Amino acid sequence: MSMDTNLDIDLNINPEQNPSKTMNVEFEKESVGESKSSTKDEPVHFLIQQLNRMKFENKKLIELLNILQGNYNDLMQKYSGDEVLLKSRKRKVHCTENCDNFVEKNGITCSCCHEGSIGTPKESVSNVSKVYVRVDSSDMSLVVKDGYQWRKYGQKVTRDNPSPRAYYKCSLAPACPVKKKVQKSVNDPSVLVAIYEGKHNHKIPSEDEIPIELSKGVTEISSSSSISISMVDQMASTLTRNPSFTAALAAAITGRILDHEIEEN
DNA sequence: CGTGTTTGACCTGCGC
DNA sequence: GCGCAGGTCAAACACG
Repeated sequence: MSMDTNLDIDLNINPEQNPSKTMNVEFEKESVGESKSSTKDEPVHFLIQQLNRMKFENKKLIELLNILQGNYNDLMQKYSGDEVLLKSRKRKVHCTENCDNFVEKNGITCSCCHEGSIGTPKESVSNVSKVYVRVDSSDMSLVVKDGYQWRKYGQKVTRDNPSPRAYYKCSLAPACPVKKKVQKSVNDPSVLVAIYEGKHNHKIPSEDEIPIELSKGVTEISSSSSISISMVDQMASTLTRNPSFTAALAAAITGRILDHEIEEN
């Protein structure tokens, strides 16, 4: 996976008016054009400063993504051994665990999960993902803080792993079908393996509730499949498709512009 | 008293 | 069909 992907995000949320484009034109004009007056230059300089700052942050983000990518590759190598535990001779497991067809991309999972051909035929699994979380190895609690509220409904010691597996249901919404299984990695007791099944039918809890460990240290892995699009593209795409993010950014930018116009008038 | 956890019993699917 | 093992249920229990 190449990391030379441009992280410049098209934040245009209104294609008809396309304010970002007009802003760029103005930037180019101002940056190469003649200075009009010192007072009028101030907002321009301010905006250029802002632009440089954003470029700097952009660069930092790319560096961060490179680090994350490295960690991701390390984890993929390190925990590929965990697949052994999933090849039980008993119940077939969902494609997350042993199906080569499994690709989780934008919420799309392999068809064998949707068909209900395996597993419980009563409910179809709409989405399955696997998450590794590094915790204190002395921590015996099988808790993955992911911002959602979970109710434990069972615990079982499995054959291939001395660590018990805990079963949770999402209790944030009464009818939410999402379940998760949490078990320590057989190779590394300091790593919890959480398998999420299903899709939340309620809104995601506020970001404040999402702990640091998930926001910075978790790698989500769709096992045994190569990820065909880069993480950078995914993240950029996620951000640009997030209405609240683009709206907040647009509000901030337009707010700045309006402030300067008012100052000039 | 309400809510969440624990844990043994039970159910279900798969391999032999 | 049987046995094994994963998954779920529900009564008992703990805690605030």
